[in-house]
Amino acid sequence: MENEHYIRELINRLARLDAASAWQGNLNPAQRAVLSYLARANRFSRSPSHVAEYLGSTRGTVSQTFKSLVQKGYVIEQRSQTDKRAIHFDLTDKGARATDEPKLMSQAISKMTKRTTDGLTASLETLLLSLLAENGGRAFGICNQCRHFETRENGGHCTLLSEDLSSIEATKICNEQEPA
Amino acid sequence: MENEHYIRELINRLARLDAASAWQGNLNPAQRAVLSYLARANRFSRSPSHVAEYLGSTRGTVSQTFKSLVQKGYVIEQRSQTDKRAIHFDLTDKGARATDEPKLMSQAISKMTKRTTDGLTASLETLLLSLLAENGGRAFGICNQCRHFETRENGGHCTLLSEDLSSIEATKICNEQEPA
DNA sequence: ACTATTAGTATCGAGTCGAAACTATTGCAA
DNA sequence: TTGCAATAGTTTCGACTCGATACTAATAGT
Repeated sequence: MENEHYIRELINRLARLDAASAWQGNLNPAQRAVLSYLARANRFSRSPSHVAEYLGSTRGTVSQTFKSLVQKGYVIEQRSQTDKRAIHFDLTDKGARATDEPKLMSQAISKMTKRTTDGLTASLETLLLSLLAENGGRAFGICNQCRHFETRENGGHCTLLSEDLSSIEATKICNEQEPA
Repeated sequence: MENEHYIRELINRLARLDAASAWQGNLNPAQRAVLSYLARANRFSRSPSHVAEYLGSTRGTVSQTFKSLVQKGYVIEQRSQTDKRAIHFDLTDKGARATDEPKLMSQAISKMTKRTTDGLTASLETLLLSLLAENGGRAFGICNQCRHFETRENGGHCTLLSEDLSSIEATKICNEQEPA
């Protein structure tokens, strides 16, 4: 069927038009994508490797991107005590502010009916999962929708990492997430 | 509503994962996007300007991309007789072959139900139109769905450009298209 | 105690990208 | 018809992406 290619074209064109409008200020689309991931990821998932896997990129490329984000003050390095190889990056205030800048596409989406956006969300999620299954990628889903998540009084607990989680943290992306 | 950002994220992530798998062979994602547009556009719409507008890019950038596509033999230059400024590019056989190379995302899409893909197509189209309206972009729709199109015996006719169209050509993208 | 694996970085070359300057046409108006 | 503005395309610049590859340092497994 010809339709597969058409959907693919639509997605790529939409992303391209969005990227064109994402050049504002000091940032390019790739840098913005990293910032936006960082804002949504929990503290176990903010390393170069995780970003690279999430974005379908490589550690080398992402390492470069972090270098310029650090230089420009959007992000700060955080070395791990336990594993001296590991690093993760946190958003600075400037970085956090940059993640909610004007987005033409978000406006366009908000003009659609709830019915349409709900359907769109569901079918895009289906597609994403199917694509990830195809190339062995991980879902990077939300922490509290994970099979290793247990609800606690004020937040939750991860049975995989044996770590307590604040209620905010439980709503973020985790690289270890496996759908419940 | 938070959902707008989520849909935007999904589209960008999907496009990013697709781009990562589009590096195969001699081509990068941007070059592939140009090739793929060329394959779907009619003879009035294959110039650097049109490609740039379609992809949300600039003439300068697209000009660079065409330079390397020509060098690598995917595309040939075609100067216009009537307007000596104008150029358009045609796919070579090699270029045409490159447009239907294995695409992970197309496979993933073909695994979805017809019901889902139909809904997805419709909502992505709605979104695209809404986005284009927002930033004054043109639709680049299909020739025979245009208000300037008239059906003829073997093909059609464009009342805007006063040009006859083969039936194949009438199914292609036109930069002048205005929905009927 | 080795050795394999893992995390991250540096470097290379091709190419993207917006911005801006530039060339060659064509269109329009006085 | 001349004279300038608009249009089509190219070139150059600098920052950066990107995959590939080679590298360093730390940790894990045997």
